[in-house]
Amino acid sequence: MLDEQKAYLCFCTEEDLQKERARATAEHRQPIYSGKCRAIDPAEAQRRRASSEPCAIRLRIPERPIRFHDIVHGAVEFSNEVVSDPIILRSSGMPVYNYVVVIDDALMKISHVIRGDDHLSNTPKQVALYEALGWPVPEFAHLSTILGADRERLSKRHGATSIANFRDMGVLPEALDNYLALLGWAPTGGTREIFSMPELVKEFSLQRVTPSPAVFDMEKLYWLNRHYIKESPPQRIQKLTLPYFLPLLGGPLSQPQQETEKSDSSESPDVYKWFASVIQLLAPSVDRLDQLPEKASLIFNYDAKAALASPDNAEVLGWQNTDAVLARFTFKILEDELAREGKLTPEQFKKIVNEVKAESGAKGKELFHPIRIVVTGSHSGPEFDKLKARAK
RNA sequence: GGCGCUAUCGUCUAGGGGUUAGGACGGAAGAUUCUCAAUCUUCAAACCCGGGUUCGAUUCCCGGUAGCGCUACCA
Repeated sequence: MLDEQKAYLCFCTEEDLQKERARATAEHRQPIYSGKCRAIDPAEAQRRRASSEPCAIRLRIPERPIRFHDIVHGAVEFSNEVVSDPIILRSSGMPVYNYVVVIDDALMKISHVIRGDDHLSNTPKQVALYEALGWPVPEFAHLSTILGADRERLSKRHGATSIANFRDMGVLPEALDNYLALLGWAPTGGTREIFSMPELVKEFSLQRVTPSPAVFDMEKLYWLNRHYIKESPPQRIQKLTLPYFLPLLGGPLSQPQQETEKSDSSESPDVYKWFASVIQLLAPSVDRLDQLPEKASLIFNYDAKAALASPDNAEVLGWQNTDAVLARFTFKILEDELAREGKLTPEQFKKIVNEVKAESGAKGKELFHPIRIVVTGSHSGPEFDKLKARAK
């Protein structure tokens, strides 16, 4: 490129350039390189280099607008007035990253360069390099920036930003894929939202990607995640969930108060089956898999005193019928044969509840909230039928 | 400062010279199940501003404003 005058040696020092830039800014001009060394006679330049005067190599940006095509943005044009002659080889002899990638991409015959639109502004320099080298310019697609809820560029302080973060939170890959596809893209018609990977491969097109920046919406991601959790075979969810429970083993589970479960599990030939049923029961109600241990706490950790003292439950406990309901309920449970032997069946439980209902006159929330508090420690949760009956 | 990109409900978006401006998330209300969740139904919610062009602009053009980005012998 030096021989063809497509590049030239630049002897400007760092200070020169800095001063130049400062002046340009002060005078409200575009702070680009003046092109001072462009005019140096090539033979003269070679002599100076031979005499070991430090120099860098600059690409000569042509004296005409630089145009290129972008799949997302359409025709893009930059005036050469605003594009500096970029240094491609530093005085240290080290090439500059931004131009090395061009060589690399060209050598690998990259057909499409798809990247964030923060690269849009240096694209003209790269295009100029392709042209100087006489290589075909690839297709570009500059995707819009993803912003946080505060409309600032997504960063660590917005929470999860890497794929690994999302995986660790228990966001299924297909949910993330689906969500990301929907950020900045919509199918023709714009009404379909659920897309599997194969469907995306078929439907997705860069041409339909919006150029405008998009705010990342966790809630919508969770919606998709809930969808895919429900769609998944239970075994898969169980397997994926297991790691979230591991830190808990040796914790609450081994506490003395967990006697029931402990003996239960050691007696049972397959603890796993029991665990699986718990997961299957709770999985449909979480946004992410890492929330499952907390959801499961009503089964693993039960503390009646804490439940009665909890502010969350205070309102329910203050209701008019609550005392009547609880008095009858506890009485009946304590009297019940099956319950005493720890063999309470859903049918029997239901029968007891119905009796309480009839005797206390309470129904709906008034009936079930108090009972739930006593039984599970919380006034809401999965259906009783599906809960393993617990006698106390 | 210069240059660039962008601009439809709170959010993601469809649409496009004349539309009741469509869908989804979230929100609200209702139905329903023993509660919550789920589900179903309903509702509220938007074309940034100003000029043009036009019989008619949310749509096309220009300007403004705002947000973001790029302005290195960084990667």
